[in-house]
Amino acid sequence: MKQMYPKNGRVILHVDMNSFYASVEMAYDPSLKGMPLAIAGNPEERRGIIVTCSYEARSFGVKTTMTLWEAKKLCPQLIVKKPNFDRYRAASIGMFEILNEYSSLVEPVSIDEGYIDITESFEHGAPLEIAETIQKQIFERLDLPCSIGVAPNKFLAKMASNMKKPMGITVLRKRDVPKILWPLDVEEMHGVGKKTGEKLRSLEIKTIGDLAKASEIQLKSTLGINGLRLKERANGNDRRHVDPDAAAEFKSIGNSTTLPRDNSNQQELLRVIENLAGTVSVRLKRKKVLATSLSVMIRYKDRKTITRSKKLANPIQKSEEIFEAAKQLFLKHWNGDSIRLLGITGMDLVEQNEAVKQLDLFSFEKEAKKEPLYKALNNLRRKYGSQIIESASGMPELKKQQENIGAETSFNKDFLRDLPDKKDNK
DNA sequence: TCTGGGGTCCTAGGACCC
DNA sequence: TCTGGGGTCCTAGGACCC
Repeated sequence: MKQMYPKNGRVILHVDMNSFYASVEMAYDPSLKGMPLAIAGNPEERRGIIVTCSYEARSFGVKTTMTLWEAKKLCPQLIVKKPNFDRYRAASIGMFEILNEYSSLVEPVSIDEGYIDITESFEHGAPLEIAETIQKQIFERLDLPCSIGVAPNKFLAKMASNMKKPMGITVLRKRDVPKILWPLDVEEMHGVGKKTGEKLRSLEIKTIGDLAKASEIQLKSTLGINGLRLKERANGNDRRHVDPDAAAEFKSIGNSTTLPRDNSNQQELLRVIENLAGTVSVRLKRKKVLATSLSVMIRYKDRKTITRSKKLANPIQKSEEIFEAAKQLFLKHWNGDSIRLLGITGMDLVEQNEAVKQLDLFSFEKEAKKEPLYKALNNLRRKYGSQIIESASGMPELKKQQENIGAETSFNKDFLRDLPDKKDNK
């Protein structure tokens, strides 16, 4: 079969599940098919918002992030279900298993979408045929609809998958970019949100085509390096690879909650933080990682939100440790006002096995740097150079310093050798 | 009765070292 | 002796996405 794409180019699919949570519920309970269905967090409480909804619900004007009461006003017969993440995870695994049958280069982006590089998958057919087969397989085996974009890079594949829903397949070639992409509003672009959209409009950039031709100097001064990247994408260029390991490791693990009512009672707030710490701890343990930084998020009743973080002396995982660190951060930065939402997040994660090894070195070095003796020693080095450590003539003075500050710490030679050597560098 | 909860990536400024 | 400037770490927070 003749190859459809140039040898050096890539062929990338973006597979995007259609109204995923709602579709999974319908696959699980077919009597829901054809009904206006919405998935909402905590349907009974004030914080209930629509997470996903079926196309039938959308036809009433129901949209993601709408509050439940707004949605019910638009569609009184709306069926509302709580999210059932175990179900969604199982369906997600099923979907990625299918993708893996067509290429080993599969990069999950989220629970319901992923990229697949099929450049080398010609034994399964031409790109469009592969896309059709994958869509069919997902539908037949899992009873779930998806849309697929076929393109020479990730950005174009992502834009393409978004163009026909549900159950669409869209091919977007580089040469189609001026005709297909450029007429679209600039906000339609992946990576352009509300703020960036506003900034671009202030530069008279209204469409993706305007962005593709915009002045780089202007873009850089208003959007920084991101402005240049967006212009590249608008021209259909994107060099990012499909990386199967990209999402393999979590970079942070957090838990947050909107309180049942705005609250300024310290005891109650600390109890909430204790609960959040417990959840984060369980999830860290499940992933076999420890956190070396912790951040606390506070949203006040006027929705003003602050986050405050701290690098920790030791990696932590235990519930009590997380609570203790979070409590300190919280009490230090809370201004006493009524709070709407609290969250804590463990960051800079390290593997459990690694952490045990690192613990000693990490904490020793960190603590050592705070030691008066370390500082004294470093001052001596500045004065005399590194030889002082080993030399007999240096010892009395070091001893004296040690007595002056009442330090009991004793250094071993290996550690001293690792001290920064000022003399060599200056 | 306005607006959840899970993330990632990037920037910028200050501290500190060299 | 004075001073500049690069590199890196830490913290805060903005923007975006699903």
